[in-house]
Amino acid sequence: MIHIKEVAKQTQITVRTLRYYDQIGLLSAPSKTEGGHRLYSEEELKKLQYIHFFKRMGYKLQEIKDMLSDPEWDWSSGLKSQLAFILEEQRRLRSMELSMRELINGIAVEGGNEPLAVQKLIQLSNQHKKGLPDLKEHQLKAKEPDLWAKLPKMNGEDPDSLEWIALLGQIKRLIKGDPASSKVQNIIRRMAEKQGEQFGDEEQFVNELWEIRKSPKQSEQLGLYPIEQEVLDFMEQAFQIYLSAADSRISKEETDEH
Amino acid sequence: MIHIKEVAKQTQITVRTLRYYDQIGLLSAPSKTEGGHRLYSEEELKKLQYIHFFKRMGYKLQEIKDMLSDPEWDWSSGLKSQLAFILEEQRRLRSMELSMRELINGIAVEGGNEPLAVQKLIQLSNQHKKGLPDLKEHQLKAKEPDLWAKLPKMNGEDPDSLEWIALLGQIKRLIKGDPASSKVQNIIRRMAEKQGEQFGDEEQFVNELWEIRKSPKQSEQLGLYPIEQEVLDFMEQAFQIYLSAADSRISKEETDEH
DNA sequence: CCTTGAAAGTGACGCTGCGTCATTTTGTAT
DNA sequence: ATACAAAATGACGCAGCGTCACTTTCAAGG
Repeated sequence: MIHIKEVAKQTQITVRTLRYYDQIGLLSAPSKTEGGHRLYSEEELKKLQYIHFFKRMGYKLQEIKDMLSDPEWDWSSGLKSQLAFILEEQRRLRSMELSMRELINGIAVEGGNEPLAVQKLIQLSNQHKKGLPDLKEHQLKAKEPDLWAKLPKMNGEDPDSLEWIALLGQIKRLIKGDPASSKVQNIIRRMAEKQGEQFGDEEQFVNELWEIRKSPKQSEQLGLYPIEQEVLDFMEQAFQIYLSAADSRISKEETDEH
Repeated sequence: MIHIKEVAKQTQITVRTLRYYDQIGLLSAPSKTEGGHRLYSEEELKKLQYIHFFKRMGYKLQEIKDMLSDPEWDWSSGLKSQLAFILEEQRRLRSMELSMRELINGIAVEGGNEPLAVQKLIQLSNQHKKGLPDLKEHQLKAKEPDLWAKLPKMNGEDPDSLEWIALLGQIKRLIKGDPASSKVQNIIRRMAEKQGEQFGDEEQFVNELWEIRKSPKQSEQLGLYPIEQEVLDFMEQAFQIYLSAADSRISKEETDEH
């Protein structure tokens, strides 16, 4: 017969908890001293291990009490349903994680305008819930699923997505300035490089995507992170400048070669 | 100005919850009718979206209240620590999942003797916690880490592990019978086949593993699922019979060829 | 203007699993 | 016998509402 503090030491369960288990009839002390001090036996230690194990598995004390007292308890279905519950919780946490990453990246894009980032995210998730039945299977998504999957994701943690996010964030900071400035042009060049690396010769796809981008409604319905119209215009402007500059470099090189 | 029920409808948040948020000062109604009925504006709807979003992210109401009221709130570290918390929770659930699978498979092996399966699992996890510093890096584990990783796992869900578990469970049911019986021999043959498929010519490894298996202490220290001595003996016996039967088949075939 | 039924209000208890006082008894060593 | 550790009981607290129970207010119809 061991007293309560010994049990606590051996099982790492607090004295308070042991008394509570006694109180709710989950694990009662088999005997007491004349003065009323609880005395436990090895039997209780084992039972306590059981209880502790199932509690760590996420069972509620009442459930554990039921399964210990009921010799007809259906282990098979009980364990499986608990496993299903655990898997469901994992999915829930996974989606929480993705939303948090999306928010963190969104704040980076918005250059520290947190409320705006939160607002856009909420807007997106509302959109997502609505189901958008007509455009859900957009031709582009259906036609090129593999390319679509390669698009940078706001909830991603891969280096590619992160750089896109960083580039976009920088553009937004420079929007008041000159689209021909070297800072802007360097960013645009980097974007063009990445686009080339990731989508290569799929120009058709990239063009269509850009068209969608320029329509806020379509972008939203397809779950693309919302970008303000002026930012898009600025980027297009800068891109035109970039292209013509590249052209003139080429013709200059051609001239040089002569 | 909208009534509380309208807000509830639009946001999917119950009236009770809205009143509670008002009570704790998280979201108070900006005005009331003469009679004291709450009236909300669009402003509150937005704020409610915020609150709802962060609650889904696992924040406590008090934390949300703090971050909404404090304009100096540190978004960056706040979001990152919450993300870390979410990741930690995912790890916790993952280990819960593995333990549950281990238990479910253990029950299959023990042929429905649930308390025994639970007991063995608890024993294993206790062992695991102790750290077992001397044998933790057993030579076999260190020498052949890739082979070690291919061993069937009690917490696995792959078909190979499941078949090993099933075979072991059947052996345990037949332990009272004759090791030379066809039922037992068929199981042993299947085990030999699988061993051949999975470990091929690594006889050295398999032999060492079997030696460890025959020592309960070593098995336990290496985290192998405990198998009773008599089961091991029975299996060895049956295996010997299987081998000699195979030998005699071969010599018979040789004889036939002459 | 009055009635009526729906909707809104307040207040209080319940749930989970203990942590944390506060106060009283019991056990044990000197 | 005394003193001090350890045990016991009892009660409140927490988080986030759900769920009565009871009262008051709102808006529409007669």
